[in-house]
Formats: sequence, C-alpha cells, structure tokens
Amino acid sequence: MTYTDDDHTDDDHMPPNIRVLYLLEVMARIGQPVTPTELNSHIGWPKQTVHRLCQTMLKAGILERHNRRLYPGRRALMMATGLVNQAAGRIGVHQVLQRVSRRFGETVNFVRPEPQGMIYIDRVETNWAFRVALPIGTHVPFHCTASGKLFMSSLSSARRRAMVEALPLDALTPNTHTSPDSLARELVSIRKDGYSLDREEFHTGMVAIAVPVTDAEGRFYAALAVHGPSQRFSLESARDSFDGMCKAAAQISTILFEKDTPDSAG
Amino acid sequence: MTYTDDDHTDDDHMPPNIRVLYLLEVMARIGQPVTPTELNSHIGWPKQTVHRLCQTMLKAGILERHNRRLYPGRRALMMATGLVNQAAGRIGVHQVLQRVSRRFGETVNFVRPEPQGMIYIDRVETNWAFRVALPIGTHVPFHCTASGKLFMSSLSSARRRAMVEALPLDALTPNTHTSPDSLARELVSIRKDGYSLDREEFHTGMVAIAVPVTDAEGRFYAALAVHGPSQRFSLESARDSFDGMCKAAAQISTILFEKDTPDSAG
DNA sequence: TCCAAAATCTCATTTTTTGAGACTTTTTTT
DNA sequence: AAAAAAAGTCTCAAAAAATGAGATTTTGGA
Repeated sequence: MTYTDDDHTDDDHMPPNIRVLYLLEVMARIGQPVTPTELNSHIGWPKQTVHRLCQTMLKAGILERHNRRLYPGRRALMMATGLVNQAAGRIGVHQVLQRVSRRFGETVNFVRPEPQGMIYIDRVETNWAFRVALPIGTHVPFHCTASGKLFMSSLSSARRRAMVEALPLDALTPNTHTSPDSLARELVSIRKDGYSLDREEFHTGMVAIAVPVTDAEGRFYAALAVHGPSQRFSLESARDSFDGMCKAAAQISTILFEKDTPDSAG
Repeated sequence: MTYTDDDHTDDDHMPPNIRVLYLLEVMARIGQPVTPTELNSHIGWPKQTVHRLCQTMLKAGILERHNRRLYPGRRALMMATGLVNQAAGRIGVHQVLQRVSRRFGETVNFVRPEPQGMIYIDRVETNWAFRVALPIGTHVPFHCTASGKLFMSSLSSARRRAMVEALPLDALTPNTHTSPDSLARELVSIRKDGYSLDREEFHTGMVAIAVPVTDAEGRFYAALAVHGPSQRFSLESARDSFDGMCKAAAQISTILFEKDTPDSAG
C-alpha cells in the first residue's frame, strides 16, 4: 500500500493536543448526548483521562452537562456554527458533484493536494456494483492518478521538475509511469490540454479524467475527477466528458471563490 | 509584556489542551480564511506556538491550507456538523417547538442544511391521525420543501444560482418547481419576504411554512417549519402564523446563541 | 437499605509543550 | 534585478502539563 489513509490508524500517534478535539469528534459522530463512560466505550482510553478531558471542556464551557450527559455547550456551538458557515460552499459543491455523477453515470471525486498525496475531499458514487472503495479522507499518490498529475502540471516548471524527481514512482500497474522523464513529458501535455487522464495507471481496469478547479486568482485549488471501469468508461468517453466537466469546475470555482454580490435576481 | 494581562478573570489560565480548540474558535469567529500570522494577530501567542499548533491541525486533517491560508478541513467540518445538530440548547429549543406546535396544532420541524439535503434535527408532532412519517435524521430535497428553499434563499447570489442549476428538480407533485428559473425567482421573493412556503410541492395535500433561525451574526442557522395537510392548514393560515413563528425563531436564536438566557416563559 | 457501576482523588512518572533566538524561505519594495 | 521586510521553520533546554494506576467516594437503581 503506497497510499496512506491518515484516519483512525491505531498505531497513529495522536498528540495530546488533538485529544480534546477527538473527543468532540466522537461525540459528533455518535450524534446524541452521551455519558463520559459511554463516550469512552467508543474510544477505550483510561477512564481518568476521559473524565479529566471532559472536565476540562466542561470548565471551559465547551461542553455542558444535563442529567450526567454531555452536550456541546455554547462555545462549541458557536465555534461549530462559524466553521460550518465558512464552509457553506461545500453544500453547493456537493450538488455539482451529484449533477456530474448523474450525467456521466460514474463516480465523481473532488480531490485536493496535500503533502502526503492527493486527498479525497468529497465524492458522489454511482450505484454500480463495481467501484473502488477509497473512502473520503484517503490519500492517493501523485504520479499515477489523474488528479495528482493534474496538480503537478499546474506547478511552475522548477517545482514540477523537483517534485517529479523526488517522487517514488512505484509501478502500481503495468501502465504506471516509472521514469521521471516520461512523467514530466506527460505533465507538459496535460498543462497544454487542460485535463489529465489516468490510463489504468493506478488500478488495472480503471480510468479517470480530471480537470482543475481554480481559485479567484486562477491558481489550482482542486481537481474534479470522474472515475470508471475501462469496460464502460473508455478513454474516449472520458475525453467526451471534458466540456461538461469544465463547466462544472467553473461552477464550483464560482461557489467557492466568487465574492458575494448583495443581491440580484439570477 | 509577553503574557496576556487579564489577571483576575476566571479564564485567565487556558490549559494547553484547549488551545487547539481556541484556535478553531478564533478562526470561526473571524469567519474567513486567515494566515497563521493574521490568526495570531487576534491572539498574541509566541509565533512558534501558533505555527506549531496549526501544523498539528494540518497534519491531522483538521485544517486545510490553500495559498498560505487556513481553512476548516474535513475533520473540522464533520465535527462541526455533528455538534451543530445537537447543541445543549436543543432542550430549550424542543420546548419552543412544543409551544409552537400546540399553538398552531400542527407538526413543527427544526431543519438544517447538509450536503445530502435538508435534515430534520428535531420535531414535535401533532396527535392528528394524518401526518407524514419522516423520522428525525431524514434528508429531504432542497427544491421542493419550505425549509430547503428558505436555506437556498439565504445564500449569496452566485451560490444560489449554482445550486439551483445543479439540483435535479425532480417533480414530486404537480406543483414542484421543475425549472431553474422559476425556482430562482421564488428564492428571490422568499429572501424578500422572510418566509418560505411549500405549496404542496413535496407531498400532495401537504403545505408548510418555514422561517429562518439565525446565529449570533445573523447568518442562517436552521429553518423552523410548520407542516400540515392543506385541508386544515391552508396557505392563508400558514401566512397567518408568520408573526408567531418569527417570535419563536427569535427565541430559539436567543436560547442557542445569546450569552444570558432568561428563562422567560413565553 | 444495599450493590454495582460511575465518577473522583492523589501523586510519582512520563511526555509534551513551550518559547527564545538563529536561520531559511517567500514576498514586497526599490 | 537586487535589497529589504515579512513570514515561516528549526533546534533545544527548561518548564509545565498530561498521564494513568489504584484507592476512594458518589450515584442511581433494585
């Protein structure tokens, strides 16, 4: 496994700093008020630790307790509301992904670059039986994915070269680029074409196309990618979807980055 | 003076555990992407501390970075979404829902937007035999519900347009909006009126009215909606309930977001 | 009333955080 | 294009905090 999923790995070392947040995260996932003990049944830390952390949050007004159950307090609510509001665009982005998925009948991903790899931020899946199980939050390699290559193609030539030379270039399929030169050459043409293809370079039998979503200054923000098994989603059909995907990418860009004009009919 | 100089407040000592949360809190308050340095201008800690904490959160997937600015990451959003739906105030909110339901004799819902649709997070039902069975936690479409339209009307015009264009607009009844234009037009008038009606657009024979519950900064937080069968709950009676619902919405807003909660029996 | 589960307390140990200063990179200005 | 300023990163010893086992107390239910 060359890619890593950073979530919930057991040997993953969680800094104490993050534990408080992790508690809130688990509470949020459970979705209803819990007692500290119940909470810990989902976590399995020493009970004193859980109790103490809960106490800390109660004292800070982040949690409130009613009938021995813990509720997010006013501070947590205000924080959460602010965060959710700041990300309100994601609801709209998700609608666009759904539309793209409906239109092409394939899985659609929204992918962003991170140091460890490209990470799946959001996704809409088809109901087809055959599909790849890469949960949201998974990191995938740069060199053998449509989105990863697209991202690299957006870098300045100096950075691009440095990155291509630094990457491991593991061969995950017979089609994977294993030479920096051939990869670099493809990046140039991706840059020219405005889209990136995965020709069964990550998983045999799976192809993908990715187009960029840019920010207000035109810089790369994320990749919008459509994936499908090569039997029904050929490279040609991928290329055919290019125009539609560009339009969707532009819509996403608008949702995320366009400044708020007071009001206009539409 | 390197230390904060609020000496004898009870929160003068912030446990390191809480600092990460405090950073998120400040980010949420600022409400838009910040650089670590900007963030610290609101806080005043040693810069290494702020940078290190941000790094920790970035590594953990709690924050994301684009162009040196920090955004809530997927973990922060999942956490925030979960917390927002179950804040401590929900007990008080439920009581308000009960009052509203008793007063109008109809089912009352408390509904929030999520990527998959509007989600019922609380409800008080009438004892009438005829009622819709949509359990708490159910997602309903945006385009044919009073609450969904109300939410969309609260978006900036760019997001609103993109959302309207991306939605499927399936006709669930003869009254459902099926054209983006007519839907967009209604959203404008909803925005102006301050309430949203469901004119049997979701289920035939069922009408609803929704008003917004806003957060401390006046941003959309949730919809308060009253549903009823059109035979006894006409559009006129819906509109007549507008004033009362606004009052209830304001009460809910106070319960959830205001610092001082006078337990005034309304 | 009694019992079991939950919560709290104490404290030595371990681990982490902390933050100043030097250093490197990036951005802005000239 | 070069210089200056700002932002960000790195190192490391000192200080502070978190940790968690076991004993103890409290709570809620029968």
